[in-house]
Amino acid sequence: MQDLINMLRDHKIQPTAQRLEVARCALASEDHPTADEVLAMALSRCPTISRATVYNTLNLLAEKGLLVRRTLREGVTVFDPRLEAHHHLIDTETGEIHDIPWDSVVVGDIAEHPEFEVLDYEIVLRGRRK
Amino acid sequence: MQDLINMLRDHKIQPTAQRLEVARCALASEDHPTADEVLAMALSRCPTISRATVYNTLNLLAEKGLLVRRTLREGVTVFDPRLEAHHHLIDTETGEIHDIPWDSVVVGDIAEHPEFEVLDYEIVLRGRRK
DNA sequence: GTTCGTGCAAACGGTTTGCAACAAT
DNA sequence: ATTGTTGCAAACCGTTTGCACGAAC
Repeated sequence: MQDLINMLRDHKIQPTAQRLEVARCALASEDHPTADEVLAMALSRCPTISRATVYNTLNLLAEKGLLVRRTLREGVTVFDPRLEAHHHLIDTETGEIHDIPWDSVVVGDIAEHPEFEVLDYEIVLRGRRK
Repeated sequence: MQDLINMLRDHKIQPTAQRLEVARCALASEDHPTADEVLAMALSRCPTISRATVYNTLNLLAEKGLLVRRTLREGVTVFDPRLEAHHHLIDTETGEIHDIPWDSVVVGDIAEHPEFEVLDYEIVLRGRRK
C-alpha cells in the first residue's frame, strides 16, 4: 500500500484514494483489463468512483509510464501493467489475452527496410487451449 | 470489372452497384482503409451510397473471405485486401500502415506453449521513415 | 483562496441495427 | 409475391470533455 503511494509519487502523480484504487486494480491485474473492467473492480472497494475518473486515471498512469495502452481487441483499449517487452497470445475462442515471454519466440532477423527504421516490434499469436 | 462481378459471384455475393463500388475501392486499395475512408472513395463514383451500406458490404466481404478485418489502429477497424500472410509496419509518426513481406522477418522458433496450440501469428513493427 | 481532483452528464466518433421503400427475380 | 438490398435515422458502445462541487494545501 505504502509502496503504491510511493510509486505514484515517484511518477509525479498525486495519490488520491481513487487513483490508488485504480492503480491497485490495474497494476496488480494478471489480465489486460479494459477501463470498464477496472471500473468494475474498483467499485467494490471505492463505491463512488466514476467512469470518468477511471478513464482519466488510466490515461494518466499510461502517460506517466506505469501502464501501457494496447490495441489487442477490436473496439476497446486494454491496459497492460507489464512494462518489460513481451508478446501476446490471444485465445481465439474466448478472446482472453495472455502474456508470452519475449524469449519464447526467437526472431532471427528483421530485414533492413529501405524506407523505415524499425524501432520496435511485437508478436501477436493466436491460438486455442489444448 | 467483369472480374469483380465474377469474384463476388464466386463468393456467393450478389453483385449490386454499391457492392461493386465498395469492393473496387477496398480490394484495390494499397492502404488499409477504414470504413469511412472507403465511403469517401466510393462516394465519388456512387454519390448516393450510404455509410450503412459501406459497413454492411465491408463486413460481408470480410465474412466471405475477400477482406480481412484488422485491429491495427486504436478505435477503428481497418480492412486489408491482402489475403496472403504478411506482417505490418506502423509509422509511429503518421499512423500509416505498411505491409511487410512474410519472409522479411525470420521467426526461428515459437516455443511450445504448455496450454495453447498456436494457430497463427503476426508481427506488428513500429518505425519511422528514414 | 487557489489549485487540483472528482463525479455527473453531455458530447463524440465508430459501428450496428430497425425499418420502410425499393429492386430484382 | 417473395426475396434480398438500400438508405435513413436512431441506437449503441467505448471514450473524452465541460463544468460545478468539493477536498487539500
